[in-house]
Amino acid sequence: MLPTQMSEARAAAPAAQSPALEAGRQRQGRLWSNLKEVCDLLHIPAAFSMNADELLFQHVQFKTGQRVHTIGQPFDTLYIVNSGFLKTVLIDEFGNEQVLSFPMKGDMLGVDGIHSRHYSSEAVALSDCDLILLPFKKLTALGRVHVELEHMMYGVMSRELVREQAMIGMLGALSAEARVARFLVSLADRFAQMGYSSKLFNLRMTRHEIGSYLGLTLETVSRTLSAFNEIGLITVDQRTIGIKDAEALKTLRRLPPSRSRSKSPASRKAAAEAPAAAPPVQLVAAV
Amino acid sequence: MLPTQMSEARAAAPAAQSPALEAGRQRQGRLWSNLKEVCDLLHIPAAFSMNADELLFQHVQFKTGQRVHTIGQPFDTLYIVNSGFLKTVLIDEFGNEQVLSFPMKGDMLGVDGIHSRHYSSEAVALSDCDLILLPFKKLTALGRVHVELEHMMYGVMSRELVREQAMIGMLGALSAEARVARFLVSLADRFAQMGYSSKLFNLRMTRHEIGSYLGLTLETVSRTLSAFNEIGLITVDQRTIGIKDAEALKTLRRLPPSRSRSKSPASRKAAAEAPAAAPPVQLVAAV
DNA sequence: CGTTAGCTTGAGTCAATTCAACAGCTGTGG
DNA sequence: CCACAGCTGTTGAATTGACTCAAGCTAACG
Repeated sequence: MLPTQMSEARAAAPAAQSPALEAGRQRQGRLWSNLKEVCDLLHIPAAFSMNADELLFQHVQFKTGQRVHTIGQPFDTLYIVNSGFLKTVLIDEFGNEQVLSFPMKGDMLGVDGIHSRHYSSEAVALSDCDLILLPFKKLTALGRVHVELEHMMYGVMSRELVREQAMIGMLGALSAEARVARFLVSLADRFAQMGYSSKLFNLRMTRHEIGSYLGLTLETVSRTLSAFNEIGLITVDQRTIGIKDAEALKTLRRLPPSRSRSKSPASRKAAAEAPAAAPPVQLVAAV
Repeated sequence: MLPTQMSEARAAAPAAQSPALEAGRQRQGRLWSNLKEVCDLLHIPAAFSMNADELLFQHVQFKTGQRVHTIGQPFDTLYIVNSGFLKTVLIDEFGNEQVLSFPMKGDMLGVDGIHSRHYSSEAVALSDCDLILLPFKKLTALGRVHVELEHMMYGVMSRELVREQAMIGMLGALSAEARVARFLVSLADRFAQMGYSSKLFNLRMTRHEIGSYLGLTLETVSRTLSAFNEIGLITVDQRTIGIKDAEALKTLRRLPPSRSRSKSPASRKAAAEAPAAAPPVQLVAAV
């Protein structure tokens, strides 16, 4: 169904490639993480005055294509991605998937299930994954004892909300090119954050999934990537993307969206193109 | 700047019309609500074993056009809408507004500020409003004592997240007509939930704001409403909307989105139109 | 009573989609 | 081992939904 993990072995393919997980230890033949490791993963500054290894959280592994949770399934646990790549999707009345996010290391899954006590989305592994289980009841109970944990929860949920707001803003206001450009930039940022190269990486998802995520068709995504390639903003070879001009990608926009304050009609065409002030094709030592 | 409150006096105009607030009492010349009332507003079943009036939350009033909070402003309090209508917006680098939501009675504001400790959106009153202040620190402290309160917080944040996910799905997958149709239906539902007529109501926002919210131009919104009016799905008179065929609005969709599983190419055109199985214009006793 | 903001409607345009053909790669099975 | 089936990705051509531009109308306000 999904591509094999062959691509994992390719150059510059980050994550999920090594069975040596950064966080986690063996116990009873399984991997467990303590609170400190969980907080580190979430980028939450945790000033813990507690015995770290007192409470441990279990890991679970999922293979490519496996579902972590499905829509309507009773909610009882949150997940944190320790390694690997996933997608979360909504499924409409015709069975069409709408991709909501591409969770990776440090992201939390399952928050949408808290309210109705049932997951409202589906999470699918795009590569082999290692997730940390956070039983929700246990978590809230702990939150009452460890204030930092509670703050972590609020912080993560709020962060997720802000992320989705930005997504709504993007879908509502940006052109196809701008969406694809920002998608690439945000992916690059994520990779950088995880310690991988932000200049050369492999996409974990199909054009179809990217299109669904960005509210575009796969053809438009493909064409846009090709166009960026021709302009020299990126290099494309199947799922291997090289970022050549991150600045241009970041600032790429729609032609001034309608009733903008800019009175000059002449500035339009100019603003539509990438502000390639510097020579377009500037090779960057990748990997 | 914004329309006057004249429209409030019109027929079937809900909320903000009466100074008699359902929740709240006078104390020191101001309105306050207890925890029970707050929970009721949020539709959170609160089985409280506590002295209700022990902890009170202060109300604040905002006039039409006033800002509740602005982008970048330090975060310290959440708000619950007790009455009135608002919009929350993102503002891009050119000053263009992107509407994110239209909060009304029972909705919570400010959650996006928790993560970065600064509000990431701006909330503007579209009518005179009465909001309940929830100082965040106080709230989390209380949450540790009253478990229900903590659950309320998680529940509300999760609910908000699910709502935004649905929004993303809508923006990513639906046609202009379908978006407008669902917008009307969701408004009607909200009004019904608040005890107002779901068959006849006044929009609180301009076409421009609706367009921004739905990722469309104001012209498209206007045209679509006119079209629905002609088909007999609704009646339109400026901001007064009458819902005539809620079912048709609910099921109105885009022509099967591309690679859908449906093999039959013949079914396309049919599905594009509203499934008006029943005679199209079916008058409903309104108000 | 003129001004302004909001709404409607028309005409033309264009960005993104739909439809279609083809190429590359993988896994399968004869 | 090679042919074949399926998925993925690319590219072209034609179509169209939504946008832009523009004009005019209404209601509210100073």
